[in-house]
Amino acid sequence: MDLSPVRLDALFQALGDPTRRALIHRLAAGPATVSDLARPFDMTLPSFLLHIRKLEASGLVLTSKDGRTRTVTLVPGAFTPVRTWLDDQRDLWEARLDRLETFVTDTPKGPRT
Amino acid sequence: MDLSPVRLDALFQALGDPTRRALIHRLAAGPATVSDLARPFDMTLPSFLLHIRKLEASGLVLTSKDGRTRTVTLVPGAFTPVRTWLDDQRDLWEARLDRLETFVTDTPKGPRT
DNA sequence: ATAACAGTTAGGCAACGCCCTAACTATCGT
DNA sequence: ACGATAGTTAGGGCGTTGCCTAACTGTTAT
Repeated sequence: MDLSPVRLDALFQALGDPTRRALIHRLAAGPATVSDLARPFDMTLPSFLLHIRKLEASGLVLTSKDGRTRTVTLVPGAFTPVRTWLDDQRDLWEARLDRLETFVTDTPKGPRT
Repeated sequence: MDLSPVRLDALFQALGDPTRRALIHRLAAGPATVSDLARPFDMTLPSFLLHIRKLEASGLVLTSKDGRTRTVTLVPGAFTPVRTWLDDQRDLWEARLDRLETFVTDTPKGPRT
């Protein structure tokens, strides 16, 4: 799993936009063409395209063109780096809580060694 | 749990920067002052401050000033909205896979009802 | 062959992001 | 009181983001 800062930057930034999150949400139901995806959004196609491009650049989505239509597909495990990072932070936090707990428990009266 | 787009935007965008992620990582070990936090980074204080402000605005972090020092504290469950959104997407995806599976399994020969 | 269609490129614009320097305020230590 | 310290404000540079319109390419349907 790629946890390089660059990759995480791209992922988090790609997900930091409501249009793109809605797109991801939609794509969970299955692949679709650019125009079909664009229909619900109040936006011109060129603008919309940029969102697709950004999702593609982040690796969340794959696109392929056959004939004159481009089909966009969600990449299944694409946000596991995000999940992994989040889990790491939580683990760190909980490790700290454990340490605090140990401190409190093992120190009946006088702290400071 | 607040899952409003605005909140998620702020969270994802706050996490879409390596400096800020490093900051979160550091803060998991416990609260610290602005200068202490800034020390490892090759950046002027005013620039650094903006990162703190952005984290604060996203709700990931709380700050309080006593005397002339400002202390920054990680907000424990602050990225659960992010987790929740991620989980929702995964659930959606798996629901779809289940549907596909059912289709394949329940359709020995002739598809199309 | 020609019109409609799906997507793309080019160019422009306002807002924002991330960095800087310089100068300032408010506290703390002596 | 005075200098050092911690943080803040003001202002600017420069690239990026997110939107637009207009014009274009390539593909399909009649």
